[in-house]
Amino acid sequence: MHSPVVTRFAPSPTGYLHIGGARTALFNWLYARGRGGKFLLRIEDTDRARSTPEATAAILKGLTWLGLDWDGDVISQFERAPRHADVAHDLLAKGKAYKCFATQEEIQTFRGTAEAEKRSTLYRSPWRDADPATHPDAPHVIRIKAPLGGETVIRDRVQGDVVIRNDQLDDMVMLRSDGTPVYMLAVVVDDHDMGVTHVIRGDDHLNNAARQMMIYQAMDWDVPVWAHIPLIHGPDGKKLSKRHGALGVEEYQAMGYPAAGMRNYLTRLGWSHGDDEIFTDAEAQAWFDLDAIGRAPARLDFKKLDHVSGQHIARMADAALLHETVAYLDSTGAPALTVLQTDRLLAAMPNLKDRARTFPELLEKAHFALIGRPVGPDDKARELLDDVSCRILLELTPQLQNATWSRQDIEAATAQFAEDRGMKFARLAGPLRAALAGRTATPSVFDMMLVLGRDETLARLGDAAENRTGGA
RNA sequence: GGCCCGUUCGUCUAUCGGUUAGGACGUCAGGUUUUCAACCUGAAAAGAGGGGUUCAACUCCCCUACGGGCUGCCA
Repeated sequence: MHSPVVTRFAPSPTGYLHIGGARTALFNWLYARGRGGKFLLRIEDTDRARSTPEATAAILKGLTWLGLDWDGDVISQFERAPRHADVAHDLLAKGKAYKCFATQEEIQTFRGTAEAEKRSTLYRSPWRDADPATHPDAPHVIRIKAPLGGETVIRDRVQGDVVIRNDQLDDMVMLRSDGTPVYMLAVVVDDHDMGVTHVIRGDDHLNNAARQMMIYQAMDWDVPVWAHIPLIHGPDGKKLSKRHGALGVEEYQAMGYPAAGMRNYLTRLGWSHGDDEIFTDAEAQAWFDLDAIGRAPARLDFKKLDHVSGQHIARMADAALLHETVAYLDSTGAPALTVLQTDRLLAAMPNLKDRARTFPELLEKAHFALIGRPVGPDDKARELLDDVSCRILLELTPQLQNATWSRQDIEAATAQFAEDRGMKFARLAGPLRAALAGRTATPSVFDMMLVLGRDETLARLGDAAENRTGGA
């Protein structure tokens, strides 16, 4: 029997939730949720100069929007500093660490000459084996005693076994001379104390794993399962940076991608399960596994994101889609919808959801359902409402008046009307669309009529005709 | 400089020694059509380079090239 899975996401609160970080969080979430485990959240706020509460709030907000719920309280790494220091002193007492009195200037000088002479820059402290009786009464750091020979094997579920010779490891600093812990110590202690069983993080930490293992081993703690995943790159294959735009998840929210689509796209980026492309959360959780994660960095592809997003919008239940669409609208600062607008939007959902890949696209096509009279056609729609067309609409109105307002009946009446005049239905569709929606890209004219109802439909047709004849 | 990781169609990927190297997005050409989208059919499109190992290599090993990471009293 395996111990229950515990994963964690541990961002530094120095800005928004980065898209790459979001994917790391997603992988941790999927792995834990798929195995009935826990997904914890820890904020690595030990860098007091760069950490801000606003950034923490932005990260939590981003995770929440993405639908990645975490278990338990959010842990602050900074608040655990005393515990980290305890571990360092514990190691000191056990003889597995030592006080180093070398000054930073000394070390810098050493590294400078080492570099100039093209020798290894790993610093070997002379204090490692110094007699405590000879220790000066001076500021010092606490360094761990790195293993002197042999090698460390990082058993990584993504990268495979990575072997690092121990002579590549130095006696790293655990506690600074001001008594504060360094990151390397803090992560290990926190992960251990939080019971983290699987560390899934960016592969920029791969080499650090060997360093961190020194602490696990010195404390005789279980080493977690490692999974170092490649970072996401921009469309050009370069590391993601500001010039790629859209770095924070809130930007994707603002662009109108549904969270479910983002999850699917991000999951599929660098991970695969056969030929499956579009899947539900339940499927993703059931299928997700560390071994299937690719080892090469994947590039962001907005075209594919659009597609995946559109597939999810098309598959969402009408009520849920309405809810998300309204939430999106709210996030743009638009005024709240009226009851009538909401009703019409919901009624139109079946006709809207497979024509849109993002919420803005959906809303654009839902324009007819959200406006009142007069519709105020845009330029392209106005062109379709010429004199001849308006006259035709005027003549069509009585035919529609008598229809039972079922799709079949409206369609039949319109077809009959067209046939009587010897015109193609396509001749009618344009003006009809323009009169009803004031736009040229909309759902089917019949579907719009059904959503609007007889009175509103006839009124809009009348408006268009009247406007034209009246103005002329 | 030292150490570590990576490299299959434009992009995301499948393949876990033997396949006409498969799928998806995108692209192109058709079809459907009431605009937009969706949908259907088809096409073009890939193993970084060089050595090995093997009857057989995308797959295993080595070298090179290119890309990335680590090498802090940053995280």
